[in-house]
Amino acid sequence: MQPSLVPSTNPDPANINATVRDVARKAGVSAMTVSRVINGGNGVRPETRLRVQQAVAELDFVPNSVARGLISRKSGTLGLIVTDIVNPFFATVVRGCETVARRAGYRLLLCNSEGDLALERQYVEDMISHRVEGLLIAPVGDQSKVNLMALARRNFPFVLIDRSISGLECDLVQGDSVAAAQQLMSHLISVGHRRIAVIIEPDNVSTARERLQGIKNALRTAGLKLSPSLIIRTTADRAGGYGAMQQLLGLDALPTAIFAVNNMTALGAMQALRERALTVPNDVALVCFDDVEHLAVHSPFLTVMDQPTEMFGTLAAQMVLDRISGGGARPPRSVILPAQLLVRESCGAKARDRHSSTPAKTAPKRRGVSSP
Amino acid sequence: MQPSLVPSTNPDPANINATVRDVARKAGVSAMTVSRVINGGNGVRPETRLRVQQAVAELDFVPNSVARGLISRKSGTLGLIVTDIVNPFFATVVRGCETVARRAGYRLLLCNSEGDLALERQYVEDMISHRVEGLLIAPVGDQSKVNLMALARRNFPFVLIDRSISGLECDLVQGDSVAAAQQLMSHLISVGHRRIAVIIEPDNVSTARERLQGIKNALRTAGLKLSPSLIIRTTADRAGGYGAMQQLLGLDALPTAIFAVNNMTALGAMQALRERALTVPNDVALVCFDDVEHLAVHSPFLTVMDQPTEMFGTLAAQMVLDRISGGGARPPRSVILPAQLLVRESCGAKARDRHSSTPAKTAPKRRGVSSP
DNA sequence: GGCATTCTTGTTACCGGTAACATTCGATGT
DNA sequence: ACATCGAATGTTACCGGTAACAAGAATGCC
Repeated sequence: MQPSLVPSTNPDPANINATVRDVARKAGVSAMTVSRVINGGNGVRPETRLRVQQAVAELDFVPNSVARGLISRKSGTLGLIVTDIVNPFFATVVRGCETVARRAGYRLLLCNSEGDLALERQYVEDMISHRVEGLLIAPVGDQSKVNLMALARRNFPFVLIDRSISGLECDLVQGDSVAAAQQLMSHLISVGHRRIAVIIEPDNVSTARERLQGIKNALRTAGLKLSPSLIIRTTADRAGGYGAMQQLLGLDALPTAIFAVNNMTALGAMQALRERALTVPNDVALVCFDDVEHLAVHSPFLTVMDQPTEMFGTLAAQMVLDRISGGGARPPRSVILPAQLLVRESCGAKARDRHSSTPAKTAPKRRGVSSP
Repeated sequence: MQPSLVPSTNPDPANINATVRDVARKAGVSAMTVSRVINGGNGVRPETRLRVQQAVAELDFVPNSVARGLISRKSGTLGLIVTDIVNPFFATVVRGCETVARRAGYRLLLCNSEGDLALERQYVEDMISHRVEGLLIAPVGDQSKVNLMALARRNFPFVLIDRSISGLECDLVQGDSVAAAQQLMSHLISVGHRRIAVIIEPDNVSTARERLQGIKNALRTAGLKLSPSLIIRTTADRAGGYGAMQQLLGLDALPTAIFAVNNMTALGAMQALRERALTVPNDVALVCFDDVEHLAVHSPFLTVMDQPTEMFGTLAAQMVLDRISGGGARPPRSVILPAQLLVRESCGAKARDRHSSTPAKTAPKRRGVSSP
């Protein structure tokens, strides 16, 4: 590269971001006046303002919001940690958070913890270090408590999404897992199933605990009991569902129905069944939590408990914004969202599908919101 | 609240983040020494280091990386703008970006432009203002050019994902749309289709232009021509596919096959067909770009051109990191990724499904990478 | 005209780190 | 005994904005 003959502190002006002082020099005013202009220009003579604006335009000046944040002690950023962005459930939660955050003038820092505790911890620390103003977390499980204690200790605004954490009182948006699981299980029983297997996470995940509770409630009501050999503990992803189903296929007698803890485990289970050339619901019934919207369109097939997924995100974001502006002293709030039973074909009942016929992106489903 | 009797600058110590100076005071050293300790502690007497570390622990001190960034002029952040995070294609891209960014020590700022140009512009400006070090963008279309000129002008490191922009030379990761569309269309022709409709975006979207080119190539090779009435222009989402299909259903004669520009339009089209009680592929064949992984497990059904989605994200992130470290002077690079034809049932051909039978999350598919 | 008032603009200091340089102190060499 | 050196630590200034206050100019009022 040809070095320029005149000494210059700035060999490539377009590459370097101009500062208020650069603009000030060009406009022949002080940095403070520039600051005033870019913040509305109150108390600046119109003529001066014009000169500054011209300098801003010429230098392509964009104020550094990081520097602003240092003074105001506001980063204008929220952190969001999910366990799997590719899971449509979380992708939808993310969209909900993003929408609300943006509307409130906040950016969203996204982390994908992949269900890894160490990664989660690292992300939490990084978020603190980056001074996000609030944190939205779909935690890995009860073990996440140690990761979050740092937040609780410093009174840091954060909201849990989907899963609560045993022994940690904090803001929370979750589904009504007990009631929903009970309803879904009751449905299986009502269409005649008696030998029902459950694919579910270990008990250190709150949704697993609660759904299992709901399942047991339904069984007890029907005078049935859950055989321990029919509870398969696994991770709530496709591989987990696949492995669990293989385990079930090794049993002497196949259960007549499978209750999968979420959409991904159901897909994994289905995959295992397909490989054995078994079909749902002819050979075995299959139900789960969480609708996979795209899948439902393709072929309204899986009977599911559909949760108001996007609302998990929007409400959580609103709660954390509330907490940020309202000071951290108020008691924790938790929002419990109801789920909706969508009876389709996979349960072996006659399909009474009532899916909406409009393809609207955000087809509103009528639901209530309870806030105890 | 009870005001404390002793004057204090800090009524709730746990709530306020400690600074190096707070730590310094507590440890009886200077701020600089604290800085040295938290950066490895070279040149600090072990005894002093211990005192500082103790003060750090007692105050729960976490260094402010925003302040650090102000000095180093490095925010440690990449921006990512996608048009729809809920689309599994983009969700997967996001995961790819996130993984690479994190490994390189970068955070990811996520924006969901929803295909809205004005929103996109706002996001780009916000990213500049926030001083992200690089930007990854799946642009809305050619009209995004005005939004991105600000970046190009300042030599800002950015990479386009999936779509190029007419008249803008820059780093780019995209699929080989021409060849892929040609192959997919040829397949439809080879299984006997002659009257084939195309659901596609307007020509201001590069992938639409290129795929249409591929489609025409295939038709020309077969001695066929595309009737203008069979090209439906629409947005590349489910609503678009739904509307387009309804339009096609209004034609005197239904085409024998539909070529949908992506997974979401295909789903919308399928939905419209279902409502008329038409089935795929019996009444009409349907193929598209982009596999919906979850859907493929459920029922390997749609014949698709499967793109190496996650690689779009990982490569783009690597390119932007490269650009950041390598200085902005080098010429633009573009990476063109090949797609893979997955013949399943929706095209009306006999299914020769070769989908992997392992449920591994990241089942590696063998592919090549070309970089012209 | 003299002084209060308002309007416009500038100065200084600071947000929370850290680079660059300065200082202190003990050890070493001759 | 004194210069030299190195290790440990401190001081100052700065990153890019802006709050708080100061200062100068223009206007109003009696």
